[in-house]
Amino acid sequence: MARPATVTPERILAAAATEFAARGFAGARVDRIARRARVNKAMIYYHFGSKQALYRELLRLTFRQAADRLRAIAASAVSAPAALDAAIAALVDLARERSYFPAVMLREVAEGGAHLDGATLAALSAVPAAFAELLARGVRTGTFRPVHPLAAYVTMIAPIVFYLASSPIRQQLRRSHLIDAALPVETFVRHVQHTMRQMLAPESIRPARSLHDA
Amino acid sequence: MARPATVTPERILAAAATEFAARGFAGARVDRIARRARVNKAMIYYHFGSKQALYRELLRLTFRQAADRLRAIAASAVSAPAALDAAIAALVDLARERSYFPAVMLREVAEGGAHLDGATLAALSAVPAAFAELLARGVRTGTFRPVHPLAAYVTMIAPIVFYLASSPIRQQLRRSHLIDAALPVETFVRHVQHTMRQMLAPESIRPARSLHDA
DNA sequence: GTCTATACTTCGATAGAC
DNA sequence: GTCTATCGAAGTATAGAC
Repeated sequence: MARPATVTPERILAAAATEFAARGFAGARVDRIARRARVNKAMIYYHFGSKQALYRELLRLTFRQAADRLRAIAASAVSAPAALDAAIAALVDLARERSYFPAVMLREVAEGGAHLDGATLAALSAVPAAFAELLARGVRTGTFRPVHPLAAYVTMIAPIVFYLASSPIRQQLRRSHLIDAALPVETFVRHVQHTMRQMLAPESIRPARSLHDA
Repeated sequence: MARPATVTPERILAAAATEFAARGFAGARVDRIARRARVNKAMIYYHFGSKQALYRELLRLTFRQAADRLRAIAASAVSAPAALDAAIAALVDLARERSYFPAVMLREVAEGGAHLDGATLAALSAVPAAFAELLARGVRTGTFRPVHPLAAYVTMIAPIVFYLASSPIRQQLRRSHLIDAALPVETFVRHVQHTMRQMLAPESIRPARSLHDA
C-alpha cells in the first residue's frame, strides 16, 4: 500500500525527454529540466549523477521499448506482410506517444552516437535486429524478396522519424505559403506501408518490368 | 586579375560546416570554428555578425545547391524514371561532396527549424518543390502513379540523409559486433532507387496484388 | 531526500590597438 | 582587415544546511 518512495526520477526523465528533444544534448539546460520536472536542480545530480548519465538512461529506455514492440510483432502469428504493416504502425504509434522519440533519434544519428555507451548501443541495435527477424520470416516463406536487412530498416525508419520530427518545420512552411506542406499522419502511414510492401514484393509478381528499365 | 580581397569568409564557412555538422548549433563553438579556419575569432564576427547569422548563411548555400541540381535534372530530357534515379544519385553525390550536409539537415529538422529565417526557409522549400516537379512530369505521362509529392519526397530524402549521417554510428555498431552494420553506398543507392521506382509504379502493372492484402 | 547558495568553467561577443 | 585582451552572461556541478 505504500506509495512509491519517490516519483522524482520519473518526473525528471519525462522533463529531460522534452528538453533533449527540443534542444539536443548540448542545447539542453539542466535548469530547465529541473524547472519542468518541478524538482530542485540538485536532485537531478543526486539521482542521475550528470547530464550525460541522465541522457543515456533516457535513450536506453526509449530504444528498449521500441525493440520490445517489434519483437512482439515479429513473434506473433500473423502473415509477414501484416506484421510489416503492424510494425510500421507500432513505431509510428510509439513515436507519437513519446513525442520526443523522433527528434532524439535524429539528433543522436547526427551526432554520430557521441553520447552512447555500450549499454545504450546494445539497446539501440536491438531495434533493427528485431526488424530483421520480421523480414527473415517473410523471406523464408517466399512472401518477401531477399533484401539487405539494414537497407530495408533504414528505408522504413528514416521516413517515419523524419516525418514526425519535421512537423514543426512543415508548420512553418505552411505558414509561409512556400509549398503545400499538408500531410496527415494517416496518409503518410499508408504511404509508407505501401512503399515497404512494394519494396519487398518478390520479382515474380511483376513480370511486366523484369528488364531494361532505366 | 586582382586576387579576391579575402578568402577568409570561405574558409570560415568551410570550418563552420564541419563544426555545426559535428556538434549542432548549440554544441558548436565559435572558438573552434576560428581555429579550424585559421582566423581570429573576431574575424568571424567581423564577417558574419553572429554565430546564428553564420549558421543561416551556411544553410542557405547548402539548400540552394541541392535545389539547383534537382531543377537541372527535372528540366533535362530524360525519361521520368531515369530522372528519378538521377535525382537520387545526385543528392547522394552532393551529400558526399559536402559531408556536413546530412547531419546539418537532420539536426535542423530535429530542432524544428528553430534557426531558420524567411530566406533560409525559402531556400529549403525549393528542394522538395523541384522534386515535386520531377514527379509531376512522370504522372502526366502515366509513367508514375499519382502520389502525395511531399510523402514521396520524405520517403526518398529521409533514408539518404539518415544513411549517410549514420555512418559513424554504424561504424560503432560494427566494432561492437552487435549487428551486421555493413552497407556499402552503392548497395544502398540501388536499394533506394529500386524502392522509389516500385513506389511510383502504376497500379495496372501489378494486377496480382490488387485487393484484400492485409 | 530536498533545498540554498555559490564555486568554477565555458562561451559569445566586443572594445580598442594596429 | 586583423589581432589581443577581456567583459558579462550562462551553465554544470557541488558543498553543506535541514
